[in-house]
Amino acid sequence: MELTTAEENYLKAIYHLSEEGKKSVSTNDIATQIQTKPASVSDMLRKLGEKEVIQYRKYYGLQITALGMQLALQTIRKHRLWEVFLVDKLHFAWDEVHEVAEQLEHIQSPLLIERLDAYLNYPKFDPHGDPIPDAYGDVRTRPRCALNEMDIDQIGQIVAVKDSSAAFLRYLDKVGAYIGARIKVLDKVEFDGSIEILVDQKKTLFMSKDVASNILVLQS
Amino acid sequence: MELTTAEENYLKAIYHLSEEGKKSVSTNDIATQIQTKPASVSDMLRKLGEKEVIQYRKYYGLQITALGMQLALQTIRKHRLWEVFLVDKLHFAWDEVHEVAEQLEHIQSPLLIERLDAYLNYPKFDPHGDPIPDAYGDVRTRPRCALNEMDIDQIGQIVAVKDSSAAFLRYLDKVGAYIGARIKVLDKVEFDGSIEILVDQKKTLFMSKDVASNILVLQS
DNA sequence: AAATAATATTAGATAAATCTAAAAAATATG
DNA sequence: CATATTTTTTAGATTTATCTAATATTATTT
Repeated sequence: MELTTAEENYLKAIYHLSEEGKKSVSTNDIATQIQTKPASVSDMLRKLGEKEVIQYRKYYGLQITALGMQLALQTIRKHRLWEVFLVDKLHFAWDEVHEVAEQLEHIQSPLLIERLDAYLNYPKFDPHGDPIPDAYGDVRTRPRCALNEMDIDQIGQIVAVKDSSAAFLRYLDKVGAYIGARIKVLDKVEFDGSIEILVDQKKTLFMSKDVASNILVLQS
Repeated sequence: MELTTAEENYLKAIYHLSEEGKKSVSTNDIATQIQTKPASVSDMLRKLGEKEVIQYRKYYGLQITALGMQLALQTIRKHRLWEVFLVDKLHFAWDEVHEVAEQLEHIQSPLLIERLDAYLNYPKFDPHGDPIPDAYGDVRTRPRCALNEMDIDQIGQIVAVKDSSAAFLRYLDKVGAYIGARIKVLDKVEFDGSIEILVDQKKTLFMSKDVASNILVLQS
């Protein structure tokens, strides 16, 4: 089964929106995510339904199929492996990789991905801390919670970000937070939910609840 | 100026066919090279003419413009840099790289190519010995001649192949010829033009004129 | 040079992916 | 519950790249 680049992008968007725990994925949501019009989405949903990567009944809703899931995970795998390559080998900043990886993920060559995976030493997480599915689509997730949900004096390690917009990533870079940083909660302000943390046992950081809720931590 | 993937492929084909020293590039030649129909080529030539990357008068012929040349060289640069990456870093065999590089060359990101170039240590030649244009489109060629044109007892180094079909590259691999191999002409058979050479001062090789004419040598 | 062959172009169709505007269905509101 | 609003889909157009079949142009050959 072969998908076009556009189909792959739609399927990936559907997968991501499905994962967000929403009851069902709406045409409008997809349109927003992919930056297109609802009319185009309707059309594509019909096509994806025919290709049996989603189950689709018009006006009703959609559900991704096992086949669709597998294909989406392969695309995500490629995207994240390329992100690792760009950051680890070509020294891209983690907020510069998305657009390029968005293109690279559509390169068709199983051998290339196999070799790339080996070359990068079979990474399990991308630079944003998101898990990289293996060749069979299996994902190794880490149990994690939002930074603002941690208690005072708790210790952990930043493992991912929810919002990976360039602006947010640049902000994190600027204040010295990064994936892998060891942190400790020093104080929490009840009033506005803001938080004070210690990074790598040396740097103190204040952040709003808004920022903290977008940082995911592996507790220890 | 932005070119689509298809336009880039046509332009690259035109560039390559122009370089082959032919008086002019025919619609049929392009169709053969790109594996498409002459009707499609005519259509595309009109478009490329409008974009001023070629000068085109129908039924008459075409000529690549300075702008077209520059764009073609950038695509070739990307293609060859990716080939170096695939062979040097991902350990692809030199006959496995073409198809993948054909896809990778269309990734749009000047930063990516700049970084890739640095990562590969600014290579001047690709795995087939073809020169890699620099960021300005300048090409550093090596003076070279076909192996069958060398005289007995002459010494040199294999620097490129004319025919880079998978079949030919596999054959070369099999007999132990490779880009960079030092060779010496031991004997030439006048009757059929076949040739006997010494590879790396240890291995004797017989090859037909057909094969030898597809191997390019830097004389020394 | 006239007939034939080869080459190149146009005309008209098709497929993919998109759009706007209009219609249909589902949901929300008074 | 009837109406208004939102959401979704369809209809019809557009762009890109391709094809086949037909036509036009150029080249070759008696």
